[in-house]
Amino acid sequence: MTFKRTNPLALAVLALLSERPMHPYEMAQTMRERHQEEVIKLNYGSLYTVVEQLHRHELITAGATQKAGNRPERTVYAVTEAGTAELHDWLRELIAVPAKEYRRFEAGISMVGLLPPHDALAVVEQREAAVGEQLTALAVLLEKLAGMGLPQLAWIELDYRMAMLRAERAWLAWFAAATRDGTVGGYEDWEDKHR
Amino acid sequence: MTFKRTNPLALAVLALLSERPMHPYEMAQTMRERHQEEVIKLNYGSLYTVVEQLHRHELITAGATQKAGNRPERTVYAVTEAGTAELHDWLRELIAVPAKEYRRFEAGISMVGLLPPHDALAVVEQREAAVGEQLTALAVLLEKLAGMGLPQLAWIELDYRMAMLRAERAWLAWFAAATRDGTVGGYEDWEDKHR
DNA sequence: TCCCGTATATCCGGCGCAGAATATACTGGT
DNA sequence: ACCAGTATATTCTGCGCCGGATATACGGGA
Repeated sequence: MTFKRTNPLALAVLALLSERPMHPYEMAQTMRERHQEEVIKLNYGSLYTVVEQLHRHELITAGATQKAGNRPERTVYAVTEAGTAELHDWLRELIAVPAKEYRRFEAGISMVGLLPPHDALAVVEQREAAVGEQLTALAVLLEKLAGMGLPQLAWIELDYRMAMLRAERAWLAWFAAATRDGTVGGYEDWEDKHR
Repeated sequence: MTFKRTNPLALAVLALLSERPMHPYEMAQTMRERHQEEVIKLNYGSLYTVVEQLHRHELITAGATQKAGNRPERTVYAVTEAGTAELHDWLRELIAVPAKEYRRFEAGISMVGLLPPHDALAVVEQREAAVGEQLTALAVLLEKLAGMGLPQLAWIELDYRMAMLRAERAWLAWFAAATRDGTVGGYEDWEDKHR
């Protein structure tokens, strides 16, 4: 069986190991330091499973377990050639091919007609505010990173996220306005149904 | 234990049953007809598990199993009052609170520096094209739905998705341009590393 | 020196989900 | 009348993931 590209955590592992050999716990530390867990869900349980998977498929090799100091034993892994190839190919796929992702907000908004217009407006406005806060937080972070002399390429995903959040906020603002003054298509029926 | 709002399929079930009682297979049919599976992942295995869960939590009740014609037995479910309350509350939460979602593209683009600039540009352009196609497909669909006399509120989630796709395309175009003429911050190091 | 909280490092049990397989009944063509 | 293919309905089983449990070492205060 060929390796299944399900958990992106495996991608992170390959990327980290292509810098230098590490043991799982160290990977987790490094991911935390670099704020990678912003983008890829980190979870110790999953980490060890994923490492084992990669090992089974010989995308990484396990070095001897060492005991440094007197801490628990730890296994140091290194990436293989096949592993690097997998990393690059997976990356290309992730970027080139838009994957179908089921976003929770889409599910919610698709049923917004089930809520009375007044309630709907309230929750949409709440989200608008929340998204606004995320945007200012992101702006602060970007400021800081740029100030530290990090190149744009190092935080390009935040740039992307910022663009998406801006678009979402704009859409929410439009929808809120259209709900407030009843110009959203189908408003009459909506009002009538909830009376 | 209180009901866990994990699988959005449960949301769809509650919404469908708040129209009229149904058996699981019928729910699936209806979801298909209404193109709800565009927004909420439908899968027979999950459907039956989710229905059972809702039943355990008494958010829906099971009617007697009937045999229509001579087809397999089927159990018809109906929503309870607690179920309707759950539906509305869940909906409000989904809309009001932006959930942390780990998008695959963000994971990919965050590591784009691992690919040589030339490859990176190629895959970004591929995605740009793909997103463009999704946009035209969506535009056609919206045209059709509006032509059928359906109110905007009935396909509001597509409107949202369209806005997001436009923003993504714009960002991709920017990034592709910045990569082509080397104006993305950190381009020199990027070039140097891959030689 | 004793104790407690935190850091290091891994393992494990349970559960939800997905992709089947299963079983029967219609429908249309020859 | 027969067969293949599709529609109707549900069940089953494995596997990945997650949260919490486990075990040990280190550091600092009283």
